[in-house]
Amino acid sequence: MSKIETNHPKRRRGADLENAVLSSAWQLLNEVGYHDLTMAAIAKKANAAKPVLYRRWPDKSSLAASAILKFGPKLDVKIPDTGSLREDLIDFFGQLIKIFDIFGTEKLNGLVTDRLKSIPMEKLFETSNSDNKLQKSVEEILKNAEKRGELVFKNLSPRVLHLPSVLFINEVVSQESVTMAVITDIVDEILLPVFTANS
Amino acid sequence: MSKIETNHPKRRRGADLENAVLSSAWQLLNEVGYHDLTMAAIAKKANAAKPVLYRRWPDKSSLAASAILKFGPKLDVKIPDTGSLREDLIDFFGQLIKIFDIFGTEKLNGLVTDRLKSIPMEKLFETSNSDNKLQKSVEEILKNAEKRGELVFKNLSPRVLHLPSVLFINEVVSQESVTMAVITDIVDEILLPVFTANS
DNA sequence: CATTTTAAGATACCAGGGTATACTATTCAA
DNA sequence: TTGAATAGTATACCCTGGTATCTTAAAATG
Repeated sequence: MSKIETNHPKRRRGADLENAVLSSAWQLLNEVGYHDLTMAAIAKKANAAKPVLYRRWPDKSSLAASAILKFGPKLDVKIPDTGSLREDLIDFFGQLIKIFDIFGTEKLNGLVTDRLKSIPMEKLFETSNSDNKLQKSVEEILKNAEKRGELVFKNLSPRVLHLPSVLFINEVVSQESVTMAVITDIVDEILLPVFTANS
Repeated sequence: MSKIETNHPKRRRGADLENAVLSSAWQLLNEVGYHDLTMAAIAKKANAAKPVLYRRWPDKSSLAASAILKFGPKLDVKIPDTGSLREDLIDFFGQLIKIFDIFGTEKLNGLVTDRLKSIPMEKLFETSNSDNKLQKSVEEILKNAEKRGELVFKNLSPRVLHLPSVLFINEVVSQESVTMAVITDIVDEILLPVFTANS
């Protein structure tokens, strides 16, 4: 009996190994949460060595983020088009809540703040390959609103375009649970006034 | 000669010791910045033992914050009253910049994010004894604006009142330097539209 | 004063993030 | 086929935040 299965290489490499690590990280994240997630445990569970992790990810928070990106609920790329800016925004951010609800926010405690050490808030939703999906979605929603005459897109500065991400992250970091009520408040009290200020 | 003067007590206690620690922390903060500030170094410089630090402050970021509160530039309690909400806001937040400019923001890298692990954003400016001065100031500025008919104060929700702090913190966390240009942009593009949305 | 209580001192320790090193299995180019 | 380059494995190590323990000075109590 030899290498029947083709792949029982003594050493996994590249994508193989990477997947094993991410998978282990994802499982542990679900079991113990970000705070109690340790690099050593991930390595052990993946039958890999710690340096392997650090060769691929600069730090624990990046690794965790990658795992969530890979195994977590996918952002519904469907951009709502309800015919009203308000409804579109509420609908869209309502979808975002899910990512945090799947675990319960305690399991993610510390992740966001750790991420903020290396990257600015607006970039939190960027993946390495793809661009900031959240940002793009918001822009599309706003352009749809422009077609209906609700605002003038080119009047919106980058800072204003980032505002939704910033406010959303803020809620998450503030350790409160982000409910639909919170979302509608943010939209009504802040986002709509800002977006339509130059309509 | 009684010991009331406590000239060379072998052991400092209470406020004495606390001041020594805070002073050491402040000096080290200026020398090496928050990231390279270590509890051991603070203790050593203050000729104190590490447990002394942890008996008074729950963690490194709290100790650093206390030191800054004690020795850093005082927030000018003077609330501007220029006759225009816009100018008042710009003036006030312009004052805040100073705290971060004294060091250069790199020296404070990590402090804010560490603080966010234990307290929500809006509370970052609260001290243990006094209430949130920043918050109070913003409210006063807004009430002055109400007198001039620029807005209706009671229409502003807590979330909206916290917005200035949130945006300011966000800029700091984003590792960009917060300039006056940034401040005026924030005021013009975001704060004014939001505050006056219900005028 | 004498005794009790409080808190500082000294120090050892633990856990976890992150790095360095020496060695070896794979891949790939020649 | 062989040899160099690449990237795993194993493991020891460093650093620092934070804790535990034991001793002892000082303050408070009476």
